[in-house]
Amino acid sequence: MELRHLRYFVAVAEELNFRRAAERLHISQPPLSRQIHDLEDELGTRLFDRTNKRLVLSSAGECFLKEARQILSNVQRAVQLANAASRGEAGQLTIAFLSVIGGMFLPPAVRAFRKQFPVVDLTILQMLPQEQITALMDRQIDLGLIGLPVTELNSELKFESVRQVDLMVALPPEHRLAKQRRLTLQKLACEPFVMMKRSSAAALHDWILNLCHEAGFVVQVAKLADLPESILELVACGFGVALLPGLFSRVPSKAVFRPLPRTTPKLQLSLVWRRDNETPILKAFLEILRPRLNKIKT
Amino acid sequence: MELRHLRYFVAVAEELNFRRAAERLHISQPPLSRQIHDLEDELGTRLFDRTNKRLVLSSAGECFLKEARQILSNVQRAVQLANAASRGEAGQLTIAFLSVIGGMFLPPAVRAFRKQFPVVDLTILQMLPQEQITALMDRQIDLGLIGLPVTELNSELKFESVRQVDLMVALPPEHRLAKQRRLTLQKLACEPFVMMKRSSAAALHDWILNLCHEAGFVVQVAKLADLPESILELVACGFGVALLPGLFSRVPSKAVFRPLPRTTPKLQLSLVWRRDNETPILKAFLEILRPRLNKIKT
DNA sequence: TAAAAATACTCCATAGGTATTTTAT
DNA sequence: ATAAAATACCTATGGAGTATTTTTA
Repeated sequence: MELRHLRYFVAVAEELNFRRAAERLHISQPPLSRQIHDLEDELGTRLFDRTNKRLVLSSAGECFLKEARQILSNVQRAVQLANAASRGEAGQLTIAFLSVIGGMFLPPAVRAFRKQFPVVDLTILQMLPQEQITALMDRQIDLGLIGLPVTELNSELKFESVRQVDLMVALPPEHRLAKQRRLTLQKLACEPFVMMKRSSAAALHDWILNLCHEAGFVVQVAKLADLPESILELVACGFGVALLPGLFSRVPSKAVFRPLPRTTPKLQLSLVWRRDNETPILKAFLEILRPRLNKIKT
Repeated sequence: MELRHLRYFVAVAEELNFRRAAERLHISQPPLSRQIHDLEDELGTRLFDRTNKRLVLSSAGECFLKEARQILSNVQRAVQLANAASRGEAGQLTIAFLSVIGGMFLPPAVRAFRKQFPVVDLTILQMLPQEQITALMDRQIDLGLIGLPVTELNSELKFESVRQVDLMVALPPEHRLAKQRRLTLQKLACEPFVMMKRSSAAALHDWILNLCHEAGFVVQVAKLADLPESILELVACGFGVALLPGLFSRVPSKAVFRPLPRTTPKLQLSLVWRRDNETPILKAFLEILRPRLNKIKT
């Protein structure tokens, strides 16, 4: 058996007419009849029921058609894969992102990437910033996307600030400050704060403490959360206020969001990858991702 | 591209030597070289790295080898499937069984069946007797295996008693009757019973009530369970005694099992299927299952 | 009878063989 | 120098074409 037999069989099965199928295949009808017969002989089974004028697939034919289609598409895929591999574009790419932030920024890039590199085995995970860092070092992921305020010094990892994201104040719905349209950091000086645990997002934790310190007060930590989403929940329940990327105002919750003055430092949305990871796949993904990050408005 | 190219490529990739691969393929070396070159030309990629004396696969070759192997095995599978279909042996078979009972009796038959009918898409589910009956009527399953005491009258379903299973008395570990090696039904007359809910196993439920009635007493129902395993749990916790197939004594639990006299009626292990289901697949499965059911000792 | 598929035959493209050269150690 | 792969060229199988017959609605 050869792929020719499968191609011819699929054509006949789809046309249910030898002459038309032969036309489609750019051959004449008799050799097509012959090839199908040869195939049937080799299988030891009729693939078509020719008892009536109208040609129909036998049950064996139905089965074989599904398989034949699968095989032919696998052949196409194999060619694609071999080509991708020769260009160094075959393999895996594992990306981790930080909940809502990634959820907003990744989808368009991922869609574009999958279109351009269909054979890359792409995995996307949610991870907290600290998890991302260790996963990168352990080579469990290839790229991280985190809300990191400063370019951390780490010789093995490369950080790239890709865009700024406004911070907003998240307040319990009945909070007295919720009445004001605009807030400043100073107004939060005596408020209890809900923050990420330092073990989950060290850089962000420190950055917020520092931000408040520069605003002239020391943060009173009321509660520590594991996940950004838990912060929202805790704020909504009145445990305290929080500083969160404005993006989170989109997440359904009872918490109220208020903007800060334009002069307030922004959060630097950052990409992180291993310096030694120079696969064309990662490079290509970054090139697709970068221009898209700034097009998305928060 | 033809399957020939794939077959030849796999041979060369496996031998990493054109001459030996050619021998294996029963052709001479030059045409093999040519075919591989043709394949490489068609793919637009070198599959082998020939720079060193030792032939090695290129990265594209590695990728393509995996796919080629897959394709060739799919072709084999397609042939098998078509043949099976022509004999009416392709398709699905869904079997439901009653927890421990099926767990003991099905595995050898399933193994034998899968060997003989590798292309049948076999699904095995756990269901309670009543669920099995409705699933059969709804054509969600093809075969049920239940512990059914009487051949129920149902024109659409066919029941077949395949073997008898001894009932045993399950007792709480500290129960006064647990001291006796052998028990009779009469001794249970004043004991609270744990039983299956009638909605889960109607026939079994009724049969036990009847059995006790014939032994001269009316069952005091202490608790009703959804699953046979729950009965064990409830007995172990001291809610009452239960009548269970001896098989359940194998399940790890604190409950104590005591035999009944040989004269006590046995539970009839039964197969159930739709009368109108005459696929060769079901027939074949039954023929594999039947002789194996009596070989298994409980 | 008219269409569609099968059969008979013919031809040539190409898979595969033989002889030889090139390449790499 | 030698073993392995590539190249050159030849042969012949079998895929595809043309003409025709058979089949069935």
